Amino acid sequence: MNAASPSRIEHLCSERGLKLTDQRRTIAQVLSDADDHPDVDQVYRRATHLDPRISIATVYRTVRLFEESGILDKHDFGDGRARYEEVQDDHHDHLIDVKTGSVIEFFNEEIEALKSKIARDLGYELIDHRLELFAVPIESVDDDGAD
Amino acid sequence: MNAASPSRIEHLCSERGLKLTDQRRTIAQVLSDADDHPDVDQVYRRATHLDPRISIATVYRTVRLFEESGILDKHDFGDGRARYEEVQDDHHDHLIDVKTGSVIEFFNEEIEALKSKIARDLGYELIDHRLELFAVPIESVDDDGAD
DNA sequence: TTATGTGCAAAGAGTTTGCCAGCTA
DNA sequence: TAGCTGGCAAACTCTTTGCACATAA
Repeated sequence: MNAASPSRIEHLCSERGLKLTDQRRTIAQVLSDADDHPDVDQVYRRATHLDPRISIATVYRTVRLFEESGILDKHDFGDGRARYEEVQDDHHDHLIDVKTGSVIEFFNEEIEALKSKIARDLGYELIDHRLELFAVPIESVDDDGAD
Repeated sequence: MNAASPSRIEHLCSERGLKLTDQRRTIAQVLSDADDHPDVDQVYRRATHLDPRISIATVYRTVRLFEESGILDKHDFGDGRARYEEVQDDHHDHLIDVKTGSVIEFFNEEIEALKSKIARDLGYELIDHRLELFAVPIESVDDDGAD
């Protein structure tokens, strides 16, 4: 996990010559601290909690900027809004717990290899991919669905 | 009434007791004829081409109805709008040609098995999943990008 | 006939943007 | 200081919905 202090994202910003405003610093902090995949509204709420001087428009502009700068990854888990997470060294896919909405990251070498192979077999060079598993905890399968 | 070519979808509608209006018949026709994954606007344009008496609202309502009736599958290929295709017997995933936007369907048994296994290993029961490969034709990789 | 479907336009959700003041480098 | 940045609200895209009228069964 990240220690406090100048967030890793904040560091990347200056490296890339991005002007570091208070708003960006705060948003960077929020995203560095997040260990989930917050959507814009969640980022906005966490950020304004730290500093009310931030508008939703700035959050949109900033996450887009960060994404274009290769600082953030943007995900679409099918709920109609974008989710963000810090770019990580290791690639991983996502399993979405449809009961709770929580997201579990996983990595599977076999499946990674298969993705490339499938694309190649079809005459394509893989550029990007997306694998999402929607699932429920095994215990709750027997559950009577008293949800 | 175009009893000439009663589309498979049209047949499913009556089976399920859905009222068969001209609009629904036309939309069913469009979707049965489609061998791609049209979005709502494409369905709308193809449908109005056959019968101008159709509004976009009806297309939205109808594809939703069809989807809820298990007649259509709804996809999200990451471009911010829903795409539809007739439900098929065989499950398949999608490879999206990012150069042309065309979509290729494929099936890979190994990857299907792995999906379930991964979920199970994480303590989950797989309900649904989504695998999309974004790729470019191999020839165009060497291409100097004279696009 | 009667429940249901449709068109139209307005409403919604998520996201982007024009404009001008404010702040960073 | 010069130019990028942020706030606000309007605009945009995709989708849904309220209402009055039309229609399938």
